[in-house]
Amino acid sequence: MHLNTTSPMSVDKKDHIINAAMELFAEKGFEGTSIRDIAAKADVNLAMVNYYFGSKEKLFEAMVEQKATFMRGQLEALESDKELTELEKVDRIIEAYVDRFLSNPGFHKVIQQEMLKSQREEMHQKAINIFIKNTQNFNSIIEKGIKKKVFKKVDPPLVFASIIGTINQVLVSKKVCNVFAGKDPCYDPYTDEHFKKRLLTHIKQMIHSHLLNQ
Amino acid sequence: MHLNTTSPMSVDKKDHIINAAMELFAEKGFEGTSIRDIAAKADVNLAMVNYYFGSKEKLFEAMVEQKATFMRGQLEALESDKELTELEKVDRIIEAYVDRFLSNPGFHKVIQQEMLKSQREEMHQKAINIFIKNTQNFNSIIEKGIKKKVFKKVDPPLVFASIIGTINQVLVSKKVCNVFAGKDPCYDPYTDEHFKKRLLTHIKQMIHSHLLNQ
DNA sequence: AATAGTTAATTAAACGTTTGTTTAATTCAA
DNA sequence: TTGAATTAAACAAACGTTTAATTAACTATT
Repeated sequence: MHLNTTSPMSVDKKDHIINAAMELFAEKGFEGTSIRDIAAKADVNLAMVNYYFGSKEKLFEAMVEQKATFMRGQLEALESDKELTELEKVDRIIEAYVDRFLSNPGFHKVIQQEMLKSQREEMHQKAINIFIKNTQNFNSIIEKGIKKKVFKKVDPPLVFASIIGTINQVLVSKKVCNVFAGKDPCYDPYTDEHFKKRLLTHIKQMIHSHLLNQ
Repeated sequence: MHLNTTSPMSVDKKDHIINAAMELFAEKGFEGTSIRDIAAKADVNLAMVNYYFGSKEKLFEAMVEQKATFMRGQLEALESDKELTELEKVDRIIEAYVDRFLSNPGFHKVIQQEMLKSQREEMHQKAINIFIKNTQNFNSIIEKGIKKKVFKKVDPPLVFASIIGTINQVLVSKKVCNVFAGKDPCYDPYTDEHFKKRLLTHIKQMIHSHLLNQ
């Protein structure tokens, strides 16, 4: 049995398998992806996947763990920051989410599929809990702004749903994006800085006019 | 071989199988659902599924066909309506989508999963095309409003993405909704008129302040 | 109205694949 | 030489699908 060796070789290989798996999960879903698919894409022997991760499900969990830790913690810091106004905090949150989602479209497609379904109850609940925590975090910022009367009386969790929902909707299909960016269907809008800026501008303008009195 | 009999008995049974399949597809995804699952849920013999539909994939297509025709055509009529202002049309569109999505959460979860993945290329492309058509429809209304200077200069396809994205985000998880509606996790918010009204109010207010000068 | 004939509906069982996983043997590195 | 890494092969289970046999429902004929 393999016991978390620190050999750089095998760590690279594990990462390599995780990346191949993530791409396939995003493209074909968890059940739609076979271990043989993953092994072929990562160009390793079939048995190596179970050797390193124990099972397909544990590989999935390892992949979520690795990609999730990659982007944790930043948002919690924002909430207690005394230097920023509520509006600035909202802008930072929007920027952070747009940046993260567009930089890791595959991962967020996987998570979204996981939240839509309710297979793998443990994983599902974990994703839900992270989302609830983020929403509560956002809510308390909005509510402070409402108390200070710099924000209108809005529905905080639904405002958050609109921000995340807009980005997710863009992630749902590359092809749809390209139609409205005037690009060919194979183009990748997510790495296009111009497209990112366009999305950011839209969300900020929409949320600003929703939040602010004028 | 079965050849589209008009006997009411078998039509009922086909519908019954389709409904069971849709619920399972929404819950577990296409690949995560076996024909044996479907047969068990519909309480019919395993072989009946292939007898009626030919294959699992054709059952899926039949299900999409049936549920999609159920809600086609209404939006196209709106666009050419001369009696309504652009803002009224936008409101009608929002109402129509909220109503449809909340009335058929399972179906829209299935479609969303299908759009996220790119398995079953034909199905995927079909869903994309419908979405593109709806977006173009929406765009032309917004652009008329901009020309008439009743709307601000916004990004029409992204405004549409925000409307649909918000509703989808709500659909993503019943559990998350219930946390913010103060209900227990098993409650069904989608059939709750109060929750529907709340979602409708949020989207309308947000889109209004984004579109209108004041 | 009863019956024979025909087709559709339904069933349990089996088919060949593919699935995730394991084994046992081999190669490689320290 | 020892233990990890890697391999091809095999495993049982689950999968979508098909078969062949049986039951039910309908039609036409008497």
